[in-house]
Amino acid sequence: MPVITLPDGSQRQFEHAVSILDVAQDIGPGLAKATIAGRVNGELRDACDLIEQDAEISIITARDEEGVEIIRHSCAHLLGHAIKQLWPDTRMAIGPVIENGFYYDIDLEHRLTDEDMLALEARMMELAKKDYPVIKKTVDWHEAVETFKSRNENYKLEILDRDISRDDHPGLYHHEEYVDMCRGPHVPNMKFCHHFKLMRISGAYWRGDSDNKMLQRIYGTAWADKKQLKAYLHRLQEAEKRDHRKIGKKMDLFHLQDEAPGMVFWHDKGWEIYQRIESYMRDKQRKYGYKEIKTPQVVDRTLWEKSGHWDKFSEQMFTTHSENSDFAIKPMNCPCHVQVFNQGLKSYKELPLRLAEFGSCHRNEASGALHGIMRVRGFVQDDAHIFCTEDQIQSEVSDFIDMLHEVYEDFGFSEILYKLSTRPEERVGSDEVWDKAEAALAEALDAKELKWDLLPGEGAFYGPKIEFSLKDCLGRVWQCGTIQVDFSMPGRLGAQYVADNQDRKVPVMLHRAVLGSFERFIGILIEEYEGAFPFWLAPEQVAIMNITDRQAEYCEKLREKLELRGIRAHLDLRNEKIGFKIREHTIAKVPYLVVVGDKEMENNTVAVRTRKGQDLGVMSLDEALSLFERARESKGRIADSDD
RNA sequence: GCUCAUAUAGCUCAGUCGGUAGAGCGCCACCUUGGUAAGGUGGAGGUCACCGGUUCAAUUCCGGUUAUGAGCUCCA
Repeated sequence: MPVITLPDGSQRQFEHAVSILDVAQDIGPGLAKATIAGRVNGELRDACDLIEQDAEISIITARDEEGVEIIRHSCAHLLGHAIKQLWPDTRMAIGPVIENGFYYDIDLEHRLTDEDMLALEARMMELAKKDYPVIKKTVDWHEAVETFKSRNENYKLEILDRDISRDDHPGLYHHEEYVDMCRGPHVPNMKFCHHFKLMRISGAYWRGDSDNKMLQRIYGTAWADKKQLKAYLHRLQEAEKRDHRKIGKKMDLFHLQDEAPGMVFWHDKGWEIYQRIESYMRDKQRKYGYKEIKTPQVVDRTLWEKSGHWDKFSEQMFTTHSENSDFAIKPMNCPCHVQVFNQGLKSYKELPLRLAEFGSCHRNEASGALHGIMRVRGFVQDDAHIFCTEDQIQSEVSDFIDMLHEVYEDFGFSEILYKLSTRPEERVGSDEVWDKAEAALAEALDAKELKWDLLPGEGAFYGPKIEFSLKDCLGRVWQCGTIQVDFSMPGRLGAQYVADNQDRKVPVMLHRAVLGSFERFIGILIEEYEGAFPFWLAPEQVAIMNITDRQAEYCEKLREKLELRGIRAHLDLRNEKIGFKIREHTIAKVPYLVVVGDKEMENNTVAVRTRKGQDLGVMSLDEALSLFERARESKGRIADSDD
């Protein structure tokens, strides 16, 4: 006699065990029709699952985020249903839900082509339109094994063998003749799965291990209704326009070419942006007590052996040779920074010592890992190493996070992902030190009330780390900032300081970067701003254009005055109509367009317009200057920026 | 590195079922001096990524290389 409590607090009593669907039916036939699954005492359950005891339940429909996820999950099954009809020797691996959709990893000798994908999608649609019911059967472990043995599903068998306990009762979902195993829940009927699209195909290793066989992974997207699906596809199209590779080319910021894969050729406009960011970071670092240094590009192999990098990363280092020595082009700056620290005996009074470098590094990344200017082989980090005592870790981390927040806010980033990676299996340093360092990092995050994800075992071998990540236009996550504790390298490279009791001690080293690499950060910025850089970063801040030749000289004088105030103003005196010039500079996303005709020249004024098409009217030069200076001052901050 | 796809003018792309190629934009010249998102006319520009093979003939078909794209693996 279960008593069911609904989210609004109302209760319903039943004579016997009921399913979620029964409860929905009891509330109303409309709700029953829309029921996808339910939440029973907080746990997601299938609509057909029986409830024997008193419970709090809520009904899940396509209007709930969970409902859409269930639809996506069932679409993966639908894919299985269809693909086994078209290619019966397909073996199904795993088919999980991902952001905006789902994928299914399959093992199939035949390489699926684009035409195959269309055929597959058509068959899926045909099957879904039958609105067939999905039937769930809970079986014991042995029955599940028998089921998949008879179907030659060796990946399902491996999952049963390795991941599912013998006394467990897996759920088997029957999609007509197709059977899939899943924790669920799933839709009760395929009528919910009409709005999907197969997106792409790629390779993926079985169990994510590059030693395993590579399977074919089919990605799809699925939504509750046609409108949502259309909106999503439209969003993707819009996102493509923000792609930093497209904008970088169109706005003439940089290029890449075959002869230097993964290395950026910065053009004058891109380099202008780069330099503005560098000089901004230089000021910021000075304010936070860093000393800027510069260390060599090419360093003898023996140093990398001492630091431990040669063992782990020699394959990814570019090397060179001279006379009797092997050299590596530096893949990171830390060993060099320790060399600077080691010059002269240091006292505890000098700690924390913060050494910063805009360090140019090269890493021979796997060719398939390269991506525009986000993942490259030659890059510059806003790198720094803080030499400190164990007791200073937390306050240094805390100060660093403040600095990072200040910087990210100036660039207008509001969505930062925080991750804390803790001790991996293979590591150096005692558990006691790890405990302390991990706690210091966690406390620094908690003290600022930041929401962070724990990545157990993902730390570097030498210490735990915090990663600060940003998203690109397609929602892909890129690590930018980081702070890492290092217990290993200072000792390996002989760093010491004299403590207050005259003892020699090894300092702790914190590796940290705010932007990460300039290349990646600028890539993210391009996508964030869609190329419309805020005034302080815009390579060309003001375009000055004349109506006729008569104002040419006046325009030139204007430009000089703006340049004197540090504003990057460019002249456009071409023999073109004003509409044409305005169009060009608007497309080039120049923040302010200044137009000068006879009227302005006579009254010693300018007519100002924004790249967004807003006419700010005619004003004096002083007014225009203060407008520009205010725009420069607001940087990229969201609240006071007019973009 | 792995799987799949792609590579044609400065850019975006079309095209040739094998007979050395075309559009739009951009660029250059001339006309036009025009007040807030495209004025007109004319012109230049391509070893069809690279190396081989098949063929009378390859930009097109086949193989390889390089690079790029999507994803997987990796990311000190």
